[in-house]
Amino acid sequence: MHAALYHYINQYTGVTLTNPEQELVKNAFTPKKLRRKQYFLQEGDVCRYLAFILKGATRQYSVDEKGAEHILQLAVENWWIGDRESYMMLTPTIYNIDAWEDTELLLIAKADLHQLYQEVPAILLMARQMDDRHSMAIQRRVNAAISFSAEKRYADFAATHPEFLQRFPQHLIASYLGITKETLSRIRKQAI
Amino acid sequence: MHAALYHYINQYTGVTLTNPEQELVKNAFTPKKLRRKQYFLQEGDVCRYLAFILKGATRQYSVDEKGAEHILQLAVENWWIGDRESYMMLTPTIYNIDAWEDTELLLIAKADLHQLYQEVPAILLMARQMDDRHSMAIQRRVNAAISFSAEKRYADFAATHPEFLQRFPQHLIASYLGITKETLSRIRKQAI
DNA sequence: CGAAAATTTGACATGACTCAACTGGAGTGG
DNA sequence: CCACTCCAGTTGAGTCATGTCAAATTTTCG
Repeated sequence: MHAALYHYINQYTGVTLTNPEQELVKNAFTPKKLRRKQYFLQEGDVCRYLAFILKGATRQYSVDEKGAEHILQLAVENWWIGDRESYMMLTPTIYNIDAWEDTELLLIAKADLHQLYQEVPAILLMARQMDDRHSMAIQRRVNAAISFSAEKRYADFAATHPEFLQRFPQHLIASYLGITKETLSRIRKQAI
Repeated sequence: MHAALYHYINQYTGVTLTNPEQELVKNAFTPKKLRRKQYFLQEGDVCRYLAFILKGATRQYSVDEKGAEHILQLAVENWWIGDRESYMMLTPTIYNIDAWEDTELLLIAKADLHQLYQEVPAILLMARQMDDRHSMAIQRRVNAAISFSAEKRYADFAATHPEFLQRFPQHLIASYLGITKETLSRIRKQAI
């Protein structure tokens, strides 16, 4: 069950967990399954858990006053989900996270995570790596959002996340890019 | 000289550095002054230092193929600047950072920072807080970029960073918001 | 098969951009 | 103190990219 997580930790830190460490990690994380369309987090909730995706796909989005959804994150296996702001500050989130496919997660509460930081140094390392990678990726996204045309944003996305093109329908990708599904459809037609 | 940094550390971690710790921090950071318009970092450079702003104001921007500048960050006293991706991966940066006002910085190289993490636990704590805050702020910015109109992005910016309105000219703020200076001018006219 | 979801297409509206001209300071040097 | 330049900001006209709405078509899947 937790093997994918051990593997992930090894991959991003170079550290192989000892057996007692694996045990500690195993006890800190709770497995949870989500059916397609089921919420992991809803607007107004406090995000009490971060989750590691073992299997499946999720999306994180906000809903504007007109009811339109705007996708902030698409995530698949080996990605982490949750709203950090809500998780850390214990404030109600403005986002929704739900399962796009049937999904298996490993959940960890804040207190348990901080406990783990003490007990398993590799977790702290992993957290730093995650933050670093996340921060690099999101900076690129901001740059793309303010300086690229819709067409270029799509090209950039397709180059960086080719696997997502298979996994998520176009209207979600359009929303992720900040454009309408119609515009994306026309861009793709052109590009061929 | 370094007092502002000690104060910053205390503010964000609650930790007051001991005298020996202050000494370690002082030795790790190198003061540097920039004249207005002077570069801290240029496209193609490797970003060897992160810097804490003691005094002044800077901007970080990319330049597109048409020569247009797109502002990723505006920063003033007590902000950190640098390109994390380049700093961590030692790859050439795609951004420029220059001084908008005459600026005083404290620089720290990667190796020295990691050394400090070992010697002064409060620095590690501070780094985590910084990452957390940065990650929350930038997530909001992505959300704004993909789901708000130009007008709403400006309102949001003005509400979150009122001090920047005084400090930076409108065309920089427009660029930060991903709109042209003309559009911002018209938005402001309307809003009155 | 049939229903729901996803995608495409067309006509039209509009927000934002471009380009160019103009206005109004804030220096600067004679 | 004036003339000059530089820079920021404003304004207008025309254009373009993208959005909106509605309908048609294709794909997915129970």
